[in-house]
Amino acid sequence: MPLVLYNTLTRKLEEFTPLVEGAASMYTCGPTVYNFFHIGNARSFVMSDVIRRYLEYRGYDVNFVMNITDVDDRIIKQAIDEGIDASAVAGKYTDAFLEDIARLGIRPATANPRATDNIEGIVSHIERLIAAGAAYTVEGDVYFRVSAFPAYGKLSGKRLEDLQAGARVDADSRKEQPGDFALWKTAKPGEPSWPSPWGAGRPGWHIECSVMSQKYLGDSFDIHAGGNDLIFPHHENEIAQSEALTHTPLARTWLHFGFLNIDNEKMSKSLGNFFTARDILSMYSAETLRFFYLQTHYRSPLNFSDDGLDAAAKGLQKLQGLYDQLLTAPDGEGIFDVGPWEQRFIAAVDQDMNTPAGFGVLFECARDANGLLRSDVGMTANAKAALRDFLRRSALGVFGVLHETETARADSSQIGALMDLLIAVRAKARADKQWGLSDFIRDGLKDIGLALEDGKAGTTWKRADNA
RNA sequence: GGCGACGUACCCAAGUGGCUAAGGGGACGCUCUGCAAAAGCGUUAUGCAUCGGUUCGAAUCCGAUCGUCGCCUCCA
Repeated sequence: MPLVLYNTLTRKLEEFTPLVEGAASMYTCGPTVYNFFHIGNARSFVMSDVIRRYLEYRGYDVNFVMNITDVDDRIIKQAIDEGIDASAVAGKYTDAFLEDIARLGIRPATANPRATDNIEGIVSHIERLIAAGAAYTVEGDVYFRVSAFPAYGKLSGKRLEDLQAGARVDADSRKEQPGDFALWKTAKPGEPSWPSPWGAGRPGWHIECSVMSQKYLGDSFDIHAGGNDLIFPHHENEIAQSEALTHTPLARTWLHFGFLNIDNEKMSKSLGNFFTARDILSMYSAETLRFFYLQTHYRSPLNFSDDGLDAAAKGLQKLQGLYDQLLTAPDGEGIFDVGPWEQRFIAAVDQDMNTPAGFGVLFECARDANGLLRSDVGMTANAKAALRDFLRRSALGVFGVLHETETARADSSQIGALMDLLIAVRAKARADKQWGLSDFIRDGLKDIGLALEDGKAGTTWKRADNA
């Protein structure tokens, strides 16, 4: 059973068959670094990360590129607002972006190319588009000539006539057609600029992705991902700019993520329902936020709420608790076969990255395992290790919702030995019905973040600070 | 106006033609326990917006209606 993905380009579920067997090339549109990114952006970044992780879990060697747009109108505007220059804004928020995705548990991309490091490539790409008749200059600006690319609209399903009918267009536009878009913009005084055959200026919004994806992944690659709102115009324009020269499909599979809403409305600064990922991460763990995202299918809209986050935090404790207890639970006799569970897990997630169904499998597995683990039979050392390994590769490795608590290995650390000793002392006290002493030990440990749990097969312990 | 998505229990959310409609949260009951915590078990949708249709059979396909939302303009 292969991985199946929904391709925006064909509007169908398709088997994932990479260009190169055993490898997968993937490009995700990264941030424009004009501010801290918000929890909607974070959803896209997390989803891209999980797709990348799952591809690796399924055995692909993944080349994952996420660009950083560090020159843009919004950056210039932010520079004016903050009273510093544009490059300082870009630098500040690029650093913040890298910090925040690390905090989100997003694995580093193979490359994070920046637009400003690729100006030469952009200029030469534009020159070639002009030479090919697919672009034209107007007073130092360069526009892409949409009419030169007959397939324009194939991704978004839009027709040029419709665009013209509905779009609000400058009456005195210097563009040949309303759908034409800027490849190069002349700099106004004080704006960041680079020399070009058309004068000092900066690249338009879409061109960098065409140039950088080609540079790092080639003319054609496997997966291009981004938020729903990038379908048009951004990705449509990327296709036009790239394929007008390469005449080969830019990306074979286009994935688009559903929006994150607040109170069922799109998040926006003007509505005041705007949250940065950074702010949310000060209140909830990255694991909780990731689980919250992954409980909804990536193409569906997701409504953001404190209740949802709280429920996610609570639910996660069950998986984390099992993961921890598999280390400290005493060895027993019970056999637990994780094989079928892993098969079900793969079958679920293979179906268009159905992460909610994947979690369904994981939680059912956890329920069964807990039942056995807490019974008087317990689980064998091998069974515990195999289950822990599965959870480490799935819930932790693919989804990134578990963490290795500092729970010291009971068999290899002083803390583990110390806990064993305390538990033994307490067991003695309990045997003598010295409840005051046994509770004193339990309460004291709880105060320093270590929870004792009495079970049929003995007492186990875990860090109580996981959430 | 053009294009598109969605409406499943108290909340969140899978399921897209055929076993008892996953899973998480919440609530209630129970088991275990010295107490607790954790965990497990049971109950919480004869029904999947509404009304028709296709079919031996539909939450799943088709049509209509109502409702919500997104894109077409910077936007993950």
